[in-house]
Amino acid sequence: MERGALSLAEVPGPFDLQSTVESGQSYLWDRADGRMYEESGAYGGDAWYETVARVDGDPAVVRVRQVEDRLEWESTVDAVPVLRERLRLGDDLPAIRAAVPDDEVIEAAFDAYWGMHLVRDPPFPSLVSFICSAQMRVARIHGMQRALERELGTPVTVDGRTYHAFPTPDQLAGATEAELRNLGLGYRAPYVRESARIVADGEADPADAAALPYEDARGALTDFVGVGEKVADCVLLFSLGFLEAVPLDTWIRTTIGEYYPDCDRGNYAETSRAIRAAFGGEYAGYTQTYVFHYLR
DNA sequence: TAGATACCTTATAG
DNA sequence: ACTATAAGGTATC
Repeated sequence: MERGALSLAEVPGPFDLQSTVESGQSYLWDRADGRMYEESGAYGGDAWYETVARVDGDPAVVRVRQVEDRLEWESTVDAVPVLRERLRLGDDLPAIRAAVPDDEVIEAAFDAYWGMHLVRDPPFPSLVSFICSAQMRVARIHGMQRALERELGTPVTVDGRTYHAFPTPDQLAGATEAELRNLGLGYRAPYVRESARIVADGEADPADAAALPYEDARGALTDFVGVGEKVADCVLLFSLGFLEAVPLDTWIRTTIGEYYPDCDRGNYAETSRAIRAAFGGEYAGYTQTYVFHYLR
């Protein structure tokens, strides 16, 4: 594999790989030491994280770890553009923080994980990941994606080790509901299969939502099966670059009830608008992600 | 349109 | 050991 190092001096603000990759935004990275999401003694300061990205349609192994002020990488391709995109290395955290409100909860959340970036996952894997996220814990969502890759994804062998790309829409649509249930997806199995079929047959593509205004984009994504407003917001925020999207999950709803009761408007669309305003408008999704990770 | 209920599976609490 | 509960919700009625 090629090797290289990317200096974090080129990033406008701080960057922390572990909180970026282990904060429940992306389920496409794996930790080489097997200690993903561990509570104690799991400091990932120099742990390797791995994924199989698609570069021009071809699977490419990418490994990365943070050592002091640089990202060391090993890859079958030049990993720099992949890392820049997927880890949103161009985001200016100090500027974003300066642009959002600074109440007590938000301040504490930013302080706790300062350096965490939003991610930009590829749309289809992001869609599948968050369909799987319904009524699931973070570690199990991650495990489901690893199982999907292992059983259905294209294998890539490098240096005697075999990695697996995330399954394509065709590969997922080709699996039976029973197979997907056997991978632990439960009632999400037919949702994943049918949404994959819609993409495989060219009826719709989650990437196309990126061209729409925010609320229209959210509505478009809910046309996929197993995708309601919350899952749609996750894909918009963690894949399609809508930084204003605030997924209203159980944690954020609890936070709203406790700290922002005025924002509870009884329905998703209106509560979403209110909390988006309270969390900083165009960067509200950044605030949400810090608060989610802080309170989780 | 708003509200109630079923839904897979598993880790964790009691 | 064994049961109850809840987990980044959605579809359906």
